[in-house]
Amino acid sequence: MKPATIRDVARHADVSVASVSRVLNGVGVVNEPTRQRVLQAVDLLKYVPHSGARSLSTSRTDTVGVILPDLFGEFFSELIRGMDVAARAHGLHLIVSSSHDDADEASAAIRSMRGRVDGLVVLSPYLNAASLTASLAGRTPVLLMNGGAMDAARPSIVIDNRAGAMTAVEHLLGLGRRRIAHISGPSGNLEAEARLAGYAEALAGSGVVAQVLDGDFTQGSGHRAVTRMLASGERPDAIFAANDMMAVGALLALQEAGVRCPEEVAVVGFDDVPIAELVRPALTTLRIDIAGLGKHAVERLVGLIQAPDSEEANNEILRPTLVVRGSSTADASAHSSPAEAKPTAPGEILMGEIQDV
Amino acid sequence: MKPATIRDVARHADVSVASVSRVLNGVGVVNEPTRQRVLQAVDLLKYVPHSGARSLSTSRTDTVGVILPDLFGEFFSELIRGMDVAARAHGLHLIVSSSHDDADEASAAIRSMRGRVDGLVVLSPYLNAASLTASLAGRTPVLLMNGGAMDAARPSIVIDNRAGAMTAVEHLLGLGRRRIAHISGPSGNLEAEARLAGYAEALAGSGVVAQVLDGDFTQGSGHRAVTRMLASGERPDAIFAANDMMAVGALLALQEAGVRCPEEVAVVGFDDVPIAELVRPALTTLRIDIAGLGKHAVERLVGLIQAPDSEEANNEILRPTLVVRGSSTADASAHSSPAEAKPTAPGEILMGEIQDV
DNA sequence: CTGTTAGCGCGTTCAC
DNA sequence: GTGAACGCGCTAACAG
Repeated sequence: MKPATIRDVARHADVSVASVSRVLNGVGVVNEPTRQRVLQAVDLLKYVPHSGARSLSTSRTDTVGVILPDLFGEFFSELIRGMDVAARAHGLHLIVSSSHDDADEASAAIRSMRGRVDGLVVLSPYLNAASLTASLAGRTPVLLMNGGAMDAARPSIVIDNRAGAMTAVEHLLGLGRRRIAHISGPSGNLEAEARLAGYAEALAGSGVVAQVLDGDFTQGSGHRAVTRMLASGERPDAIFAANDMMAVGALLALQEAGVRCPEEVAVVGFDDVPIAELVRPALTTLRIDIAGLGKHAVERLVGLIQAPDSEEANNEILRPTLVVRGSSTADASAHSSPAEAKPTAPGEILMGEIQDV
Repeated sequence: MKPATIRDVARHADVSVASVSRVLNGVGVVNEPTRQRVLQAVDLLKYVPHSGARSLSTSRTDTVGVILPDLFGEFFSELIRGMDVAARAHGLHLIVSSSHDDADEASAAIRSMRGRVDGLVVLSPYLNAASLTASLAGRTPVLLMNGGAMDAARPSIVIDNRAGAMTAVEHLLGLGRRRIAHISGPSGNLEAEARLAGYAEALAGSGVVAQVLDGDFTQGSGHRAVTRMLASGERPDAIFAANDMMAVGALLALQEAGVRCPEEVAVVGFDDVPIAELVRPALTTLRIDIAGLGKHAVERLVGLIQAPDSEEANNEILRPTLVVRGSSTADASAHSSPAEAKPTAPGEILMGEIQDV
C-alpha cells in the first residue's frame, strides 16, 4: 500500500530508473515506445515523484519561506497574499513561520528552514542585524524586511516609517490641529519606534507638545489607550496611531465616548489595510501597498536565488503615501454620511513616492 | 563556503556521524566528553541539520499543508492564523497552497505535496469527492473541508451552510421582512450552493418569493449586485448575502444610494469575519469561529498523522451561530449611533450549536 | 558507549 | 538510446 517509487515504475515499465527520470523531467532523449511504457506505468501505479527526495538530489526545494512576528491583523494576511501570488507565478511553494517575538525564536525558525527552502523573506521587527546575521550562516538567500536597523550588507526592503509618520503629523498640523496625541506600537519594535521618532520630529518644529499613549499594534490596545486618555480628562484634537488597527480601536473608543471624529478629534492610521476604508468615518492613513510589497519581496528573492550575488546589498526604501479620508477632513459633512460611503472617495489626496537607494 | 554537513562535524570532532546524530537528537547515550567535542564542532562549523535530508530518512517532514481556493478576504487569513497556532503548538511547519479554482489545479497541488508534508487540510469547495479521492493516492492523511458533497469515507469537517442560511432567513422573516433578496456566491461553489438552497428552503414555507442576485464572494460583487438591483427599481426590505464580504459591499451600496439600513433594508452576512463588527451598522451574520476552525482542523490532522486509522471517516458538522447586530435590528436607534459602537453589543443574540455526527 | 553501513527516493554522470 | 552506479545528508540498525 505504500506509494510507488521511481524504481517501481522502472520495474513495471521494464526500463531503468534513469529512463523514467528522463521521461518525467523531459530531459534527454527517449524513444517513443519506451516513453509510452513509462507513462503507462506511471499512471497505473499512480506514481507521484517524491519532492523531498528530489530536493535532496537537486538541492532545490522550489519553496520559499517567510518568517513573521505574528499573523494578527490584516497587515500580514495581505502580505502573505501578495507573496503567494508571486510564489505561485514562479512555481514555488510558500512556507510560513510566525509568532517569533524575539530574536532567539526568529533565529531558531530561520535555522529550522535549512533544507526546506531555497530562500527566505524575513520580517523581524525586533531583531537587530547582528543577531540576525549570526543565524544566517549557510548560503541561503535572504531578503530582509526588518524595518529599521537594516544590515547594509544584505538585500532588503524597508518602509520609511519616519517619513511616513512625519507626513501624518504634518497633515494634521496643516488641518490646524494643535494637540496631537500618538498611540505607539510595542516598545522594542523597530517599525513602531521609527514611527514614534517621526511623530516627535515633526512635532519638534511646531511647538506642539508630544503626548504618547502606549499601544501594541492591536485594535484593543488602541481602544484602551483612547478610553483611558478620555477618562483622564485629556482632550486632544487629533490622534496619530502607529498602525491602522489601533486607529480603528481609537475610532471606536471615540464613538463610544460620544466624541465626534473628525470634528472634535481627527484620526490618522498607518498601513492602509483593507478595513481602513470600510470603517466610518473612513480612515486617513499612510498607504503601503501591502500585497504589492509581498509580491515584490518574493520577486526579489527569486532574483537572489537565481543569481545569488547579483543584487547583493541592494537596500530598497519604500515611502508610504498619505491617503486622506473622512477621519481627518476639515469638511464635517464627510462624517458618517451616506454620501461619503463610496469606497474610493473622490477627494483622496495622494502624496509620496517610491524611491530606490 | 558550502554549509557544513554532519560528516564535516564528525570529522572535526573526530567521532562518527552516528555519534553526532545521537548528540543532536538526544537519543541513545553518549559520553560527556564526546558530547562536548561534538557540540563544539557544531557551533564552530555553524552546523545546522538539513531537514530535507532528515525527512527523507525518517519519512517525517514535520510539516502540514493546506490547500485553499484563494487568499482573498478575511476568511482564509483567519483560517490560516488558526492553523498556524495549532501547527506551531505541535512543532509543525505550515505550507500553504492557494488559488486552486478547479478540481484539476487542486489535484495537481495535492500531488505536488508528496514528500513535503505529513498531512493535508484540503479546502476545495469546487471539488467533488470523486475527483479528489483520485488525487489522494498515497497514504497521506487528509482532512477534508470541502463544504458540501463530503466523502463519507474520509475524515472531514463541514459547515452546515444550509442550516445557517435558513437561520438567517428565518431571522429576517421574524423581523417582519417580506421581500428578502439573496446575493449568492459563485456558481459551482458547494458552500455557496448550500447557502442558496437554505435560503430557498426557508422561503418556501413562507410564501415569500425568492430573488437571487449573482455574486462571487467578493465585496465588489456584493456592491455591484445591490447597485444594479436598486437601479432596476427593485426595493427589497432585506438582503441575505452568502458571505460577509458581499454583505459589506451591499451595505456600502445601500449607503451610497441613500437607503437606510436596517430601517429600510436589513442585511445579513455569513462567516463573521473580523470586519463584520467594525462596519456601521455592524453586520448581523452567521458566526463561524474561523480561527478556531483552522486550529481544530490541524489538531484533528495531527491526530490522523499519529494514528492514521483511528478516527477514519469521522465527519464533523459545524452549525454556524446567528449573531444579531445593527444591520438587522428592529430598533432604529441602533443604527450608526455612538452608543452601538462597542465591539460587543450587549444585545447580541446567539443561536445554534456545534454538533458532532 | 561508539563506529560501520545500509537505505530513504531521486537525479545524474558515465560507460555500454 | 539506455542502464548501472554513485551521491545528496541524515537516521537507524547492527556490530564491535
